[in-house]
Amino acid sequence: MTQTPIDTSTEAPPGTPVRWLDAEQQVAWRALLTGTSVLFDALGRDLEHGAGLSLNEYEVLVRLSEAPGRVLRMSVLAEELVHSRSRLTHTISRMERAGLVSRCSSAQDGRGVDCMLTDAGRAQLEAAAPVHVASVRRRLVDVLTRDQLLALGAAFSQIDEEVRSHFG
Amino acid sequence: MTQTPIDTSTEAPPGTPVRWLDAEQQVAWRALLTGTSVLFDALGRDLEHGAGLSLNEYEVLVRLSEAPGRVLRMSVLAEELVHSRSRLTHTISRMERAGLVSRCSSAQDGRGVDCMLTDAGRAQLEAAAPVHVASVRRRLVDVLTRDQLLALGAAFSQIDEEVRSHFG
DNA sequence: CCTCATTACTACAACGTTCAACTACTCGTT
DNA sequence: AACGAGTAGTTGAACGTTGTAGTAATGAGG
Repeated sequence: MTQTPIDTSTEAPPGTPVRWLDAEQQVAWRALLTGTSVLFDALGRDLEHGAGLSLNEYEVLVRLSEAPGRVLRMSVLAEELVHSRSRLTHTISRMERAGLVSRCSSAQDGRGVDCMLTDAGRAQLEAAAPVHVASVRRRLVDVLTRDQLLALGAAFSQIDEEVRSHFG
Repeated sequence: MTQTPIDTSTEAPPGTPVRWLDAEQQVAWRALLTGTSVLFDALGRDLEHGAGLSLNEYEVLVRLSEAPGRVLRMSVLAEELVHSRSRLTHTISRMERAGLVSRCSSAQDGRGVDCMLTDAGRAQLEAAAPVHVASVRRRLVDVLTRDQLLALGAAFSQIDEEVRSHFG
């Protein structure tokens, strides 16, 4: 577990010393890696079984419900969800087929497409919300102290900022 | 995605005692949600561009390199990586085709299959490791204080433990 | 030594995501 | 007004993951 996978002496290319992680750092990083995987698996299962929605679909509904007029441009939605345009198009196509959202080309900009939350979509969201909130509490919020949760949020905000500052 | 109506007990009539998240909790949860997404996207990109491996494949190589004799049973590997058996079979099939691992049926238990790291796989891992460690440092470890990182690890350990205690 | 249950893995089909075109529209130039 | 550059969104193929069977080896009870 704390054993270095590779003999560092044979590893480092000459002239480029690699700053390996020490034991504590490695344990923390592994816990993060498997912990996020386990957490999101559980949240996804809970939501899927309890409300017939994937986490992605749920997030789409939430963002639309928060938007003025329950309408958002596809590009804005994609950016908020950190999804590719293509991915969002496919997701929205499925959700439109299911009657949760509807699309129409933007009046202001002929290139753009507005995505709107339908009444059925809003109903689905309202049914799903308590299930999802309970799940997030059970798996995450109620497992940690308030300070732990806020520290987690702060840490990921820093990480997010750093990544975006270096790319996209 | 089925049209099956939600059980009415999960439907929230006005006044149902749902313990919603307060503003701070919600901000933290959202930061975690998008932060992990942004982080793993970046780590995956870095590794893919720098060493031609996906994060999953890298993790497979790491686990095998740490195992005695560089051999692990498929089921053990699947459990360590928190992947379904099916998913691991596909991943290993691709990696075997690429020459990174090899499979042979276990001598001890005729039902089992042993997965072994090949020399080529080890070479690939040794080439990828410095790239990946640098990436993890840049995106995560060096962005946080040591205490922040350890706190993150501790929090996810707790979450992991909670989830597993309630399910599989 | 059958048989039935269990364990371990694979095969196939359905689904979601990514990548690389492609269409349609807008805006700044000339 | 017409061109070209840039932006917005869609499409389809390829790829990876998941879920549902299905096969093969093992082990316990009759």
